[in-house]
Amino acid sequence: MPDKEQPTLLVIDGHSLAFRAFYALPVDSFSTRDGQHTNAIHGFIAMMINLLKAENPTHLAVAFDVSRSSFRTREYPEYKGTRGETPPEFVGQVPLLQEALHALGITTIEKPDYEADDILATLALQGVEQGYRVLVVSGDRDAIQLVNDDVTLLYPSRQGVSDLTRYDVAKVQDRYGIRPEQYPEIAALVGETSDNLPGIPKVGEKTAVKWLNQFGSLDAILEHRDEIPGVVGNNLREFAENAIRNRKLNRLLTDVELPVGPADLARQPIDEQAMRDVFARLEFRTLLDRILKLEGIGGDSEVGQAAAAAAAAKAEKAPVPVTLLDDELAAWLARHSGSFDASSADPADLSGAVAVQVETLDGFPIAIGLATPHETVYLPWARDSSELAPFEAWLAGPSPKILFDAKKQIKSLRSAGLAFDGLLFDPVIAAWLLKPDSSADRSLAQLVDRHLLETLPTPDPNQLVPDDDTMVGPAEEAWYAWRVAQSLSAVLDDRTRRVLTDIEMPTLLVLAQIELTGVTVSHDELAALSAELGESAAQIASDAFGIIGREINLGSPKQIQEVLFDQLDMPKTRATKTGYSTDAGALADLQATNPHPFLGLLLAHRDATKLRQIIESVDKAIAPDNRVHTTYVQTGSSTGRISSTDPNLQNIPVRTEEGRRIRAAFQVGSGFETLLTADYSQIEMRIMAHLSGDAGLIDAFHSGEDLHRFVGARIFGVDPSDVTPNMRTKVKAMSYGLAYGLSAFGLSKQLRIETAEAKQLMTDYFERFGAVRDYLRNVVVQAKIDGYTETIFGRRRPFANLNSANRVLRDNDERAALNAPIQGTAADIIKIAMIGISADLASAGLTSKMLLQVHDELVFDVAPGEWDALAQIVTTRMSSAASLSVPLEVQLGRGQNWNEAAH
DNA sequence: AAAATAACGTA
DNA sequence: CGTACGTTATTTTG
Repeated sequence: MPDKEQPTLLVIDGHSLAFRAFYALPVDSFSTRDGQHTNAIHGFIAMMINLLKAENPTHLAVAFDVSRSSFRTREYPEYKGTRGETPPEFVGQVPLLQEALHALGITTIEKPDYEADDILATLALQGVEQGYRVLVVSGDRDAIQLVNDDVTLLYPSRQGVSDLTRYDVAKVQDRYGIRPEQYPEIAALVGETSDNLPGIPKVGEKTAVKWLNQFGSLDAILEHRDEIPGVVGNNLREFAENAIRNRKLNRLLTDVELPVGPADLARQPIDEQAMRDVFARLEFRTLLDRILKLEGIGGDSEVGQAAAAAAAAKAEKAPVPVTLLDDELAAWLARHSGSFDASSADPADLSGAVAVQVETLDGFPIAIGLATPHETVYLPWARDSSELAPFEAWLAGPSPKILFDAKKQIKSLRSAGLAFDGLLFDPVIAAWLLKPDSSADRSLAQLVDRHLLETLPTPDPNQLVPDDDTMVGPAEEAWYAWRVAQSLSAVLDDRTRRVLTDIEMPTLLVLAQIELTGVTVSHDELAALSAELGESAAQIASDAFGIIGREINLGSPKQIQEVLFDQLDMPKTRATKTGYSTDAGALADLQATNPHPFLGLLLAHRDATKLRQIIESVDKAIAPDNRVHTTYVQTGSSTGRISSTDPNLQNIPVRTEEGRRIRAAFQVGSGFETLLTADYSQIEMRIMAHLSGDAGLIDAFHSGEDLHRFVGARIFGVDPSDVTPNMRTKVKAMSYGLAYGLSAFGLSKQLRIETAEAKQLMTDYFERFGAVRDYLRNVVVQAKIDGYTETIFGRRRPFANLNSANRVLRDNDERAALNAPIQGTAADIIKIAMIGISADLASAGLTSKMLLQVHDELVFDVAPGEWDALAQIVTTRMSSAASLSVPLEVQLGRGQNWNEAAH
C-alpha cells in the first residue's frame, strides 16, 4: 500500500526533456497553422501527463536553464563548447512550454548562472530532508549522483521521451557497478564528449569502475596513480588534471538559493481557462482531452470522485496475511471450506468460498494468496515442497473457489503439475456478462474502483523491492477479488447467474485445457509456402511497377490512391475519412468499369502479402513442442463468442487454394492418429428458424433438401431442382444477410444487382418467410423496451442507443440487437457442447484432445483407436447441446491435417 | 511514441 | 448503407 503520509516531490529538467521530445517527434508533423513548431511542447506535455498519472506526485516543479552560460562556463569556457547551434525549430518552443506549464498550475524555476540540474539537486536534497520521496526526471547522466534511498532518477530511453528508465540505488549498481554518488567520479575519469570535457585517454567505463572498486574513490586513485601500470597508467598521470577539472564541473550544487522550497511546490489546481487558451493556441486537442480526463473535469466525474473519495475514506484495509504451512494450513483450509450449497443457500452469497490468487512468473506460480472477507494467507510456492500438501489437496477438491482471471491462474497451476477443481466465480467473467463490451477494462483495480468504490492500493513504483507493508501481494489481491466477486454476485440477475455458473465457468476450464494442449503446426510447410508467396509477391510487384512506370509502396493506400486517381485518372470510389477507398470491393468495381491490369496485380499482391502475414504470425508462435498455444479471450466479444489471440487461430484462411495450404500446415499431433473436425451446419439459420418459429424455414431444415435450394424454390416459385446457381447465390446472400440487419442497398451492392431488384428479392423472401421478419422486428422492439437482448440460455446484451435520436447510433444498435440473440445463442450452444464433450472425454478415459474452437467448428487430435468413440461423443454432444424445433446437424471430417479434415 | 486508419483474414 | 472478432502496415497526431 502506498504510504499516504509521505508526499512525493517530482522535479523535471525542462530543457533536457524538451530537447529529447524535440528529437523524438517529427518536427514537421507538429506545428500550428501559423507556423509555430510544437513538437517539443507536445512531447513534453504528453510525457508529463503520463508521469502525473503513473507517479501521482503531490509536489511538482520544472527547472530550466536560463542560458548556456553558467558558473561552469566561466570557470572553463570550453564547457559544452562542442554543442552546435540550437535548432531554430526548437527556439521559441521553450517560452510556450513554460506558459503551458503555468496554465497547468506547475511551477517553473530558473536561476541565472546555474544549470537546471543544480536546481534539481538542491530541491532533491531539501525534499529528502523534509521527508519527501523525490523523483528526478532528467536526460543528463550527471543526475545519477542524486540517486539515494529517497531519490529516484527517471531517465529517458534513447528512442523517446515517454519511456523512462527508473534508476534507484539497486538499478544504478546493477547498471554501472558502483554506488550512485560515485558516478561523477567515473564520469570524470571517462570524460563527457557532449559537454566537451575530455577525460583520461583510453579509460572507459570498465576501467574507471575497476579502479574505483580497487581504490575506493577518485582521490584515492589519483594518490595511487604511480602504481597503475601500462599506457592507461601513463595517461592517468599525464591527464590527471582533466579528471580533477571534470569532477569539479560535474558536481551538482545542492545549495543554490531558490525562491521556493519543496513545500511551495504542492500541485495546484489547473487554471482551466488559461489552459484551454494556451492549448487552443498550440492546437493541441487530444492532449487537452487527456488533461481534462486526468483532472477529472467535465462529465459526471466530480460526483464519481466525491463518491470514491467518501468510500475510500471508510474503506477497510486488507487483513495482514499470515504464512501457514503443513498442519496449520490444513486446519485453516478445513475451517474455511464450508461446503457451498447453491441449491439451498442464497446463490448470491459467496460465503464459504475462498479466493485464490496465484502470482505467476513466465506462466509458472511463484506465490499464492488465499482470502476470505476477514483473513488472508500467503503461501510461498516452492516446487517439491511438502509443506503445501494440504493446499494441493484442497485445490484439487471441490471446495468453492473464487479466482480473478481464473484461466491464466489455472493454467499456471496445471503447468506446475497441480490439479484444480471447484471454480465457483471469476469476477472478470461476471463483470463481462453484466457489461459485455469486448474492449472494457476489467483489471482488478478497475473492478475495485467500479464495484467497491474503493481504490486498489498500488505498490510504490519508486521502490524496486517494495516494503512488505506497502506491497499488494497475492493475498491482498485475493482479498479484493473476494469482495469484488461478492459485490458482483449481488447484482447478477438469475438468468445471468445461470449463464455464469452453467456455461462460462465450465467453459473456462475447457479453454484452459485447450490452450495448454495447443495444436501441431509444421514450420517447414509454413516456411516453404511463405517463401513461395514471397517470390510471387515480388514478381507481382515488379510487374505492377512496370505497368505504372514507377516503384511505389503497394501497402500504402495513400500511394495507391495517387496511382489510381491521379496517374490513371480512374473514377473516385467510396470516400473514406482520409480519401478514397482502395479496398478489394472498390478495386473490383473499378475493374468492372475501368479495366486495368494494375488492379488485378494489386489485388494479387494484397492476397499474397496478407497470407504471408498470417503465416508469419502463426509461425512465430510455434512453441518448442511444435504446437501453437493460442489464447482464447473468453470476454473477447459482446455477443458471447470467444476470440483468439497470440496468434488468432480463428481467422486461418480457407476460401482460396493458397489459403488452404496454410490450413494444411495444421497437422495431427505426434502420437495421435488423425485430426477430427466437427462443425455445425448453418447453425445461425437454424437458430433463426427456431426463434422465429417460421413454418417454412422449419420445414426447410426437416426436408433434408439443401437450404438455399429449398428457400430459392419457395421464393422463385420453381421446383427445387430448377433453382439455378444464380438464384441460389442470391437467396444465400439474403439468408446470411438477414441476421445482420442487411438492407436492400447492402444486398444490391453485394450481389451487384439493382437496388430495386434487391428490394423485390427481400419482399419475396419475407412474403414466404414472414415469421422471420416478424421475429427480427420484434427483437428490436423488445430490446427497446428492455434495454437488452437475450439468448435462449439467458445471456444478455445491453444496448444504450436503441432510442437515441442519433440515427447512425440507433441504426447501429438496432442491427447489433437483431444479431445478438442469434450469434449469442450459437455461442452458447457450442460452449455447452464443448463442456459436454470435455466431460465425456474424461469419464470415458479417452486421451484424444480438443484443440481448436472456431465459432461453429471444433478440431480434435484423435488418439489411436479412439475415432469411433470420439466421433460418437462429439456428434451426440454437439447435436444435443440445445433442443430446437429444428435438428442441429453436425458434420464430421477426418484427415492428417486441418485442410484434409475439412469434408 | 501513441493513436487512428485502412485493409483483410475468419465465422 | 450487415454482425462478431484480431493482426498488420501505414499514416496521423497538431
